[in-house]
Amino acid sequence: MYALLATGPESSTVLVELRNDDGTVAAPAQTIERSQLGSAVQSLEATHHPRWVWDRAIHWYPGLLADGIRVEKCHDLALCQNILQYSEFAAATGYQQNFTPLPPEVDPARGSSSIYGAQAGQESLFDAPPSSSTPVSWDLAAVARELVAQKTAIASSTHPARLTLLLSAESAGALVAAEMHYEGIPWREELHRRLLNDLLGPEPANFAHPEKLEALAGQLRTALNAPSLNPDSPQDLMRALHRAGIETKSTRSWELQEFKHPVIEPLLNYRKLSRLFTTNGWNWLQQWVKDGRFHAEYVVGGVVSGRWASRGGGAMQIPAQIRHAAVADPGYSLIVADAAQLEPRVLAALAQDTAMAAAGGDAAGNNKDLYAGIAAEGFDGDRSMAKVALLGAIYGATTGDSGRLVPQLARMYPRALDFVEQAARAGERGERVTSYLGRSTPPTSQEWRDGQRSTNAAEQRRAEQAARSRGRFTRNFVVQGTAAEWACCWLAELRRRLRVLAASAAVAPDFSGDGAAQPGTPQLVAFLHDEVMVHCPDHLIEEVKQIVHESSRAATELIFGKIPLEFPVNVSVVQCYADAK
DNA sequence: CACGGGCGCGCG
DNA sequence: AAAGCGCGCGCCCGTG
Repeated sequence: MYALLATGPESSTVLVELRNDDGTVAAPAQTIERSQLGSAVQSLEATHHPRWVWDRAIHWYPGLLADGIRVEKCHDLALCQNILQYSEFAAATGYQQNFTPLPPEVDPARGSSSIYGAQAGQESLFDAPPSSSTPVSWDLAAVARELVAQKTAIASSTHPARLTLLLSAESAGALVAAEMHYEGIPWREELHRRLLNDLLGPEPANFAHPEKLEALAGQLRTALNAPSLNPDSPQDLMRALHRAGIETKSTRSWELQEFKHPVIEPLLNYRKLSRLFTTNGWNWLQQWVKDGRFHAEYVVGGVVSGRWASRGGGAMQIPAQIRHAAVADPGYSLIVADAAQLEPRVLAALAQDTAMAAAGGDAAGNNKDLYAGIAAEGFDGDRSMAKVALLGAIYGATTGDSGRLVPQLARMYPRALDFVEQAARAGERGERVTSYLGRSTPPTSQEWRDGQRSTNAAEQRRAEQAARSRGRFTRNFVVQGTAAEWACCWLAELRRRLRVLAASAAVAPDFSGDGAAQPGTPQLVAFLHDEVMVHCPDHLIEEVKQIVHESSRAATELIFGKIPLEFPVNVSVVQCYADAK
């Protein structure tokens, strides 16, 4: 059963239409006042548990979540269109020549684009629910048309089952992302403030710099004999360093570390603290943490490879330094799980390299550290060497330690290395490459293709460089993209099982001090490429750990079927995110 | 003064 | 150990 949701003829109304799985109308479109949308969705969810079909989950779901309503499944037309419009699997279906592009997203949290432009998103996160500023959505006819077009494209594609799985996982991702944003990562503001105070000094007034940062800047000016030095200016800094006899080519930390000079230590210290202050300091706290939660904002499919991106708070780049402030509520724990060596394992599966798969565990399901397994086979047991070599192969390293180790790996695992090599060659020729479930690279730009046809020597050199660069991109794309698919399926399976657990009686016996029943359900609160975090009531820890492992096995089988390779996950149960792993 | 590229560095 | 993939963010600085 599908439930199509679209803006009505008047923007204060919404149309809902029920359709059977074969596309026939089950119940004619019903007009609903926006204010009544929540209860209408809830009752349909209870009676029909339909798959909600909407232009974008991000336009509808945050408002429903704010009303306390969650749905089981959806079809996000925009995310699916984004995949189908490039997928090589659907190249011969006619969809890519004929689809109607959806209007661009308007971020509901930020409201209209004019507000976004005018005040740089300040307090944007906590503005009124999106229903008040919902942008132009497709009308019901357009939603119905696009759904049919997409289903037709999938059915007539070269791999209908894979595309179906990919699009359903992507749509589930849209629900998870909205729910994670709604829930937020538990964040102890007072711990964060204490940390800032210890490292930077008291919170500065207005736009001043913290005193410890100013003190370090003073030390730098003295040590370099440069009274007007602005340490934030790379040019300024470079000149001062050269005057002091430090002949560095850049001002990157790892390069500066090589020099012996009294200015280096305070400079690196300044760098570290300056970054903390500007990126994750008091301003960040004020803007992103509310009522003990960091409301991370995720962009599903925001990366070409299908990985998620994040927006605003740097949700996917939380530095280790401030993870001390992410602490579970009393009576709860953080369950932090990450897939072990996800990309190398994905490569072994893609290339069907049984030798590499065997290095990651045996047929009996005894999983090994894949890097250690490879190291034992050919790198004298040196795990870090094996890791550098394998990542180098996936990234296309040609020089340095990594590049030197790749040939050894190629002798050991010719199938795996050949697989990424083929992807690289295809990319260099300007061809598209595709992940296992069917996400393809966008086509090359006109500019790129023109460059490849150039005749003069200097331009040809540039073109070859551009070709090699695209080769590294496509080489990595097939692995990173398939890894993102695995992670998305894992997440979708995890969500489904957590919903079942939450609905079961197991969660009932949890009462707060005042006697009111607290649902106390485990919540997915963060996702970082190959890692998830669940904020979990203590009495459900064992069940959730089990679910995390089951979901990993389910994801692997959904994508690859039965293969002699597992995707083990490491699970830590901690109070504080900084203690994970 | 707004914008965008470059840089440096955080994450995977 | 330090060059090879994908990102976001904040700052500097040149351009229009």
